[in-house]
Amino acid sequence: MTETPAAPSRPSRSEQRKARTRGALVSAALHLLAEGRSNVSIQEITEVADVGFGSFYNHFQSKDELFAAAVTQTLEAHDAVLESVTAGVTDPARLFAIGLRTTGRLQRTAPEMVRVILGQGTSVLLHNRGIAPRARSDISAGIEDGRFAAADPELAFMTVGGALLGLMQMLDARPAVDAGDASDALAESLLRMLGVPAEEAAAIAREALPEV
Amino acid sequence: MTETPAAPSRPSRSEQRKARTRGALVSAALHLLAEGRSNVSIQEITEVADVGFGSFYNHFQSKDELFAAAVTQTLEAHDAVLESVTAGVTDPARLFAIGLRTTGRLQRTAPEMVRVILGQGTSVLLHNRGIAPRARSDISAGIEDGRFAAADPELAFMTVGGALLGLMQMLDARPAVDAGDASDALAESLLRMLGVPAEEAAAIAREALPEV
DNA sequence: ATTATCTATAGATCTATAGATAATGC
DNA sequence: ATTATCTATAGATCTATAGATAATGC
Repeated sequence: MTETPAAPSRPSRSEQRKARTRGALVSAALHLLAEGRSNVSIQEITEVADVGFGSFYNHFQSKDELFAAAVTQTLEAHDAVLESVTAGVTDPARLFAIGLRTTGRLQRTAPEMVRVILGQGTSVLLHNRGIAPRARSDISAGIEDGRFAAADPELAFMTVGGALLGLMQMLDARPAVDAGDASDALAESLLRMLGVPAEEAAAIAREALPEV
Repeated sequence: MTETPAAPSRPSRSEQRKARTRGALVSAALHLLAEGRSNVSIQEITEVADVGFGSFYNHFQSKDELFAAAVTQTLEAHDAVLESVTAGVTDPARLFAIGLRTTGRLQRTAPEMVRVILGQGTSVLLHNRGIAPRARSDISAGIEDGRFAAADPELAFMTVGGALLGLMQMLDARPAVDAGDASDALAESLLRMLGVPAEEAAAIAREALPEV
């Protein structure tokens, strides 16, 4: 058997250049999406990206394809944050609380990222990347082992996810609100709604959070 | 003082014709919005509306203006439904439960209307028409008179509103789910989250609903 | 020599308006 | 006579590509 050569340990200069151009396009798309400007021309995108117009077609076949890539990248970045911040945690209630409290705080530390998510509306809850699959499995696990009392895991997940989006929308609209306090308060309320005893919910929602 | 003539009891034929054309444009915009096709050309809109291209500019200056009118009309229609269905009710917990349970069921009776709302994402919660101001004032009133225990009315409203949007998104994605059961279950959960005693929440979430 | 980016442009599409046509008011 | 709609089109904008330029690989 002829082995295909192992992937080079370092990408070639050429590959780096290509990745840089692609990254500039995705980054421009993110800026524009965060401003709610999804009706923009390809020409404007390449101008914002500071990249030649024709380069667009080296990487994407259409605007929709670029925007979809930008959204997916955002959701994957969010997923990576949640993964790092819940590393080693096994209690479903804590997994849920940490994820929600961290995500709420993201509105202050990474507002552009949150605006991209908010721009997608509740349909992000159906996406197979980011917030959705993680929260869904945490809640399902909590129900299965009796930690949560909800009857329908999917209903619990979609409504709790919607509540989180509502929190982020509020924080985005109200810069003066303390994002930590609001996120912790919501975590406590939702834990109780999911059947965690009141005192325990209050305690879990105030535990120290890992750094992002 | 010269009185301006009273508004005619019946709109003239000419006014009716104008309203019909405008209505056809708004209706076309609603169909397209419900399909998520907001990037459509004015030409396609007038074709769907079955109206001459130039007529568009008799009523709207731009696509954005038409789409904004379509969204506002949808939110006002929703508001009218809620108003009729809560007529005579004064208890904030019941106002809230009836509004939420009716809105959830709307996904089955008026799916296009719900898709227009879902397409706006959580930003509908900031709109000054429809779902938002009514739910906000119901929740605030419930907190003020001690029926609800939430600390921050705005946080309670935005997260409960987000949960409702999550419910509608789930119902839209899952045609087999019983919309009544899911809506009632969510109403009960959220009433408990807002501080209504468990047994009372369960009872209120199962009371007979007025016809829409 | 190869690969990616950039510039320039043809052709398609879209917007906004002008002028013609049809309906309504009186 | 007035008002709204419809048709036709000029001009602007946008997309997709071809060919030139620049960077990288060997």
